[in-house]
Amino acid sequence: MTKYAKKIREIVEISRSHPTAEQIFEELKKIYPKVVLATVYNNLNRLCSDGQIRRISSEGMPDRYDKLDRHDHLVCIKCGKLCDVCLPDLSGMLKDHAGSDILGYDLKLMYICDGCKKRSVKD
Amino acid sequence: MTKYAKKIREIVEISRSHPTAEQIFEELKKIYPKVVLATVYNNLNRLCSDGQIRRISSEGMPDRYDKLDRHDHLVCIKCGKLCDVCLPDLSGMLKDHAGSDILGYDLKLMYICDGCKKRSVKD
DNA sequence: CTCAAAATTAGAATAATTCTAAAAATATTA
DNA sequence: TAATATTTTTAGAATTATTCTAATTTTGAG
Repeated sequence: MTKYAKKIREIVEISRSHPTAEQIFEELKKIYPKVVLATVYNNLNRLCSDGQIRRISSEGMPDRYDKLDRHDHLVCIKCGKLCDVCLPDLSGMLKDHAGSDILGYDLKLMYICDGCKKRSVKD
Repeated sequence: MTKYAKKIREIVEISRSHPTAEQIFEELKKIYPKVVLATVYNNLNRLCSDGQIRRISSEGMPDRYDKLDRHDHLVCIKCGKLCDVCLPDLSGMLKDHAGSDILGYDLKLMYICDGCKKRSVKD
């Protein structure tokens, strides 16, 4: 693991905010001011395919990166805001229904976040 | 509903393959050869925000569009191939755990498709 | 029919990400 | 240690998906 890879992983691990490549880049620049965005993408891809971090995609916005520990996500259908939520592990149940070769799953719960609720009252 | 909107919706409804905007565009051109891609995007956006169709995003590939009827997806982690799978409705359970203001959910099961399984043996 | 509103068009613009080729860093081996 | 091979980084161009803009066309109401 190179210093960049290590630090990028650390940023993803520590962050509670599902950072985008761009945000990780900004963070990384604080420590290595000379790093370029392509390096961040390279390392994120490598970390993802090594299974060291997880990529989350949501419609219309850049991919986000997340730590591995099992948890699910709440997604605001208005603004796309993403929060963690921890639900019981469904793997067993899913394997029973869909076959034992299921490797994992990705569950997003849709809701409207407080900010957007307030905003829609005003409109 | 304009003729374009109607036909685009129909294409999405009929297709079993979760088409991308591009693929829908190709299909639509067979009937209306003069239509442009922007029209497809416009209509897809409108249909999505009217809740007439559903958008599915997966990492690193263009968004796909799908009919509304409740079902979940199998995603191949190697090639991104998407299939339908119908699992029991989890809404009740999810509301119990995460709160009654959950509006819906999006569940993807990860697996390795047959094509990719074969291919990885060869490598 | 007339006017306003909505939809479509062409093409430029933007945003996210990947690619390319060269340079730098790191590891391996003689 | 020197020489070589491998991996990583860099800069910037290229690509892809999507949106935006402004002009034009179509539709719908009165």
